[in-house]
Amino acid sequence: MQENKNENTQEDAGDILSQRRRKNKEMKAAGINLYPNDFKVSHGINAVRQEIEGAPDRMGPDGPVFSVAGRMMAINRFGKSAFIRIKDGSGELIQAYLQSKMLGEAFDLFKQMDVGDFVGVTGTLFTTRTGEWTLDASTFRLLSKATRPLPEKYHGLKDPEKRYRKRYVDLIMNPEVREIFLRRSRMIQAVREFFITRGFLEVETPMMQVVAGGAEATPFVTHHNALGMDLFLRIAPELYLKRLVVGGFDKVFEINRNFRNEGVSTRHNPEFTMMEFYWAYATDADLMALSEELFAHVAKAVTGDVVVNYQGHAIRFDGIWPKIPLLDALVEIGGVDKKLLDDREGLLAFAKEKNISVTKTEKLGKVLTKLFDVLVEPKLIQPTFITGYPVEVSPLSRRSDKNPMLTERFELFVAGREIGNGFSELNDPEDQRQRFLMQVQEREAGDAEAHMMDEDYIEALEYGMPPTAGQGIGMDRLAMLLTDAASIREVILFPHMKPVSHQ
RNA sequence: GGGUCGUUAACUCAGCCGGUAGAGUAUCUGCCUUUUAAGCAGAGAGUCGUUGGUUCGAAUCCAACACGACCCA
Repeated sequence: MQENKNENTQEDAGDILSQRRRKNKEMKAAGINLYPNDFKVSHGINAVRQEIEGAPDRMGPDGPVFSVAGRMMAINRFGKSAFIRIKDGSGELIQAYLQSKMLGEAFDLFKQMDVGDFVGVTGTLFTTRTGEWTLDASTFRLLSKATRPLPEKYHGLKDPEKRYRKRYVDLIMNPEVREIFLRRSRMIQAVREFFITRGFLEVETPMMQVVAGGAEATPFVTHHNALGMDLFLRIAPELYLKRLVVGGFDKVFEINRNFRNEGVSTRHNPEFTMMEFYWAYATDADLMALSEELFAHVAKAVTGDVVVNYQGHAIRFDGIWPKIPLLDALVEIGGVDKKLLDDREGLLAFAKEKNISVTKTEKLGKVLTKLFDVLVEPKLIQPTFITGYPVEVSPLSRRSDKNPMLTERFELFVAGREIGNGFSELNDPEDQRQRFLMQVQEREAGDAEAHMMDEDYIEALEYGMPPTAGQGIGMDRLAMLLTDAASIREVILFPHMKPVSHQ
């Protein structure tokens, strides 16, 4: 008895995938088209819902006929009849009632269908005993056969690894995931709308660059075969966007991918989406004012409110936000002794005491910002501008006329993390050359993230760049805020995953 | 790079003082024309992440590795 069973198991390969493949083969052999494309849809399921809402009294056997198509998400079979639930691209579901006596042969076909198959149903509407609007199917068609089964309907797909690797299954099974990406799309649209309305030109600049500049980060290297040269994937579009300002486009912006060769975490993905804009005849102060408007606009467009709940914090994007000089923030929020601010040795000792890793060779400005990252940044929950960054850490920013050690630069912090960085642009080519040289020195001293010399960019500045202010905003981090996502992977459709070897 | 936790059926999870694997859903067979995680009866399904070690015997103990989650740098 038991031996027989084992033999059967071997032959049958009793797993669902094998069963389905066998069944598909049999249906094809019987002349059934598993992938027809001639079904005509009359209404999206959301449109059916609207029709019902608009005139529920008109619905019934003599009422309008609907042809809907979508994925079968559930089947309740009763022998000679069945209820099915169909979901389409609108994300909405509708129930249909299939009866053997009504459908004849089509009902026999239906008996072979599985949850996950795409189907088309035509019929009028009725309500069930429990009052649910249901299509009374006069025709039933298979539109596309699913060979693999969907995850279980109640618990769905939970395993984060599987959710990211098989995002399409995640999107089928988890409506809240779908909602995140709808919001992200609305967010990008709102940002684009905001800048285009204000006369900014949307542009695309190179992602493959000979010199990767515009940020302090390690680039990815790629190779061009025909040209026989290595190229860098861009770490920022900044230097190209400013070349466009030189070229006469006074207001430009770009929303696109940057690539940084660093670790992955809940806040870092090797490729991420950045928005940068440049605005001639404006200053850092103008940028801050525009940011306040922008964030309120986008928050409203995406969530319907200027107050956004993020990980238990009610974050207010309306109104005017605090602007705190970096040094004041270090003293008032970070608890750094005011007397230490220009005492590099004292700060190094203080950092050591606080267990903050700083290398001995780092310049005062860098030590200050490292202390800031640990002591102040996590405490900035409500939108806050930190202003007055030291020249050493701001190689592309215009010097402050009042204090040449500082720049007209700010960073924007929300929910304890950096979300934007903006400044009046350095347009003095001589000063820019000196700044690059300083960076090159640091690079030679072992800082792999320091800037490389970009002669072509300096040449562009030598043609004259109008006084300009520019800003970058991390779109993924903004999406996290607007979708209450704790990890950046939740707002990136296909976050980077290492390949699995045994599978 | 370091730490903690995880990886068992298609999915969600039990099993982990070592004795050769289990539930629910899904699947298959039979019954069922108003279900809402439908119901009833029966059945099949697993390289227990990978490799090695300890042992008479490993999903279980140990080690290394892979992948992932979270925290730290």
